[in-house]
Amino acid sequence: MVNKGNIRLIDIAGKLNITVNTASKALRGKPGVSDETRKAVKKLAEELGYVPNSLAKGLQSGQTFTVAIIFDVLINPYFMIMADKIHQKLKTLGYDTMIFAGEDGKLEINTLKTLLSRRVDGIITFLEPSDDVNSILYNTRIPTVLIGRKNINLNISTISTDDYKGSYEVGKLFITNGAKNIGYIGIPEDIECSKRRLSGLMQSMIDHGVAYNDANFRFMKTPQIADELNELIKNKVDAIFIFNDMLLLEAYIILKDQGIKVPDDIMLAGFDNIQEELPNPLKITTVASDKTKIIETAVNLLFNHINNKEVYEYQHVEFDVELIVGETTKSLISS
Amino acid sequence: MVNKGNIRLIDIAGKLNITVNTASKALRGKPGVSDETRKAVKKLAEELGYVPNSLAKGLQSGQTFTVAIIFDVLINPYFMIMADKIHQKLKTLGYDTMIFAGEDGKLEINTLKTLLSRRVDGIITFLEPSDDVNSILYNTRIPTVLIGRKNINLNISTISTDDYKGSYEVGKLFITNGAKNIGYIGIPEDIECSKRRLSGLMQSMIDHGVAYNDANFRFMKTPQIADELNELIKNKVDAIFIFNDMLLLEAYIILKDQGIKVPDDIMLAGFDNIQEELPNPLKITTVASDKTKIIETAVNLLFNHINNKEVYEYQHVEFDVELIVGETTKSLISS
DNA sequence: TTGTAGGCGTTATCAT
DNA sequence: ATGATAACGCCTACAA
Repeated sequence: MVNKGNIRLIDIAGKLNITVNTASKALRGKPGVSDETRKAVKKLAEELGYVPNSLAKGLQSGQTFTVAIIFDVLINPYFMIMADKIHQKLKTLGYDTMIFAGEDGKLEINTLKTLLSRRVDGIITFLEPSDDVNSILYNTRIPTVLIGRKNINLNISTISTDDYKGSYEVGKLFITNGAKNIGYIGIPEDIECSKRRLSGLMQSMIDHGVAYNDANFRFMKTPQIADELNELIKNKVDAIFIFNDMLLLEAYIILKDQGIKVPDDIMLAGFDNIQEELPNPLKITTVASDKTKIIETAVNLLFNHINNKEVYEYQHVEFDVELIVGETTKSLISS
Repeated sequence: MVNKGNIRLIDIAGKLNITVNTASKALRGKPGVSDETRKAVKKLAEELGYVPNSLAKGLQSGQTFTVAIIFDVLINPYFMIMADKIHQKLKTLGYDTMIFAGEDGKLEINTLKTLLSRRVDGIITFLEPSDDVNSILYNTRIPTVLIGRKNINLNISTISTDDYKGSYEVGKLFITNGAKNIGYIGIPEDIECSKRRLSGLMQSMIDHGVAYNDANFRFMKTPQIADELNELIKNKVDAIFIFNDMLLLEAYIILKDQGIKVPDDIMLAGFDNIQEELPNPLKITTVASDKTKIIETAVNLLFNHINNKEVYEYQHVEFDVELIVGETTKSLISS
């Protein structure tokens, strides 16, 4: 089947005895078309339900008005919130959104090839690019912004939060509220910010004179938090800083099932403040940042790159954080 | 700028002194190319990082290997869960995913035009199409599946859950546990399944000899549940069936803030069982269905349509539901 | 086995 | 103001 019932410019032109060229210009408000012709074209296009073929347009112009978002799993309130904000913002700019899951927590070559093949105009990724991808991104100058995972070794723009400060504050809060044996559960160690959050926590413990036990600082090897959590329970920690709020919720449920009380037996703190956008019956103690502003900045940065492809100067923007005290940590003890 | 640094078939062909045709066939494993040539082409393509231009491919073939998902807001665990499952499934089939937000809770003409323009191969929508869109979908035979919102007046395939039965069961549970004054909060009334869920609840009350008060059956006019909820609180209901789990969580928080105890003062039940995929500290009483199977069926149905465009026979599939009893309803009273 | 020609739908350029 | 032509990159059909 040749023309699957889609109306083309040539169909309009044919019925009006003009050329596609004229029809094209008429519809796009370009000069050089008489008012009369323009009206006739627009009217007929409307009647026939003409919709321009964006593939042809994209092939011709090299622009697809498409941005790709890369994450690992969408079933993570944080990604979902951010994806929604990005999608909304892009829509106002006339861009559509594709979603892709990376592999092994990275934006790797397979995914990138799809993006290249589809000629997306830009990439917003929540996953660090693998090394080979990083160099391709750099060489091809395809506009890319990495959100949430600062890594100054990468040749791309990044928007991150002040992991170090946030983690430091969490440590301080734990200690102020009586914690003596603090644990940490992060995502795999090769993710820069997972390490950074630990280092903030450790410095906080050092500065506040609380001894730390390396065995209580753990990086997940699987997507499940249970193993690492059980290890910490065995070690009788009284507070755990968890990489993000979703993992915290998983931990909370496991603790609840074991009859361990939060925050009385164990205090918990997370990262992301997902409860800001998502109803959550448990008020989490967490590190927050201005997600809307982050997305705003990320998209602006992306479009800077898109509109100035010759000057590929990547930037690293870091956002301030704020500690939100919820029900998963004790209130100040005045004993 | 003409060729933005992207390698094309002609680049490969040129360096090898063959034609694009041969290069094309070589890369796609088509017969009629000598082993020697094929190897050389593949090697060079690999070295040069050749990636086919999917726009050109799509323009030529009329296939884009793209499916669009339509929802209203992504910040809804249910959509997120479903979107993730769809995306995963599509990926295994070699298709990529675009996401679109409808307007006013419908898949309306603006969004549809974008989909037509992009020549997506199929549409999976969580929103009912508006009337004009429905007829276009029917006329153009663009493969579409509507999930979660059965409406037999639509000319498209739908996958839904047994709203009536689920709601009936909820009513029964409420009543068994002592509810005398039951309320309902649904999304706007023009959404079929919002009405259907109410009717199941009402029938249940009738069958079990519990009087109902129309003033306690409410449909939201804004995205916020607070107004309707406060009305029910005023009316001193002792149980509320809420359209879905996310709204239930919002309601729970509002009740908690007002010092109203769940389930002691008011029982709550929702729909979707989002806690199956998402960690949730509060175990919700909710109506569940097999989401993975639903998505599996939806995607299969979609590809039936895609692969048999001549026979456009839409189907309505309804999935069974199961009542999950959580902490938001009382346990059986034996008084 | 390899090459040539035409077309997918649109836009830009250069005529007329 | 309008038309003709070429190009975007690829694939199919047919020819050599």
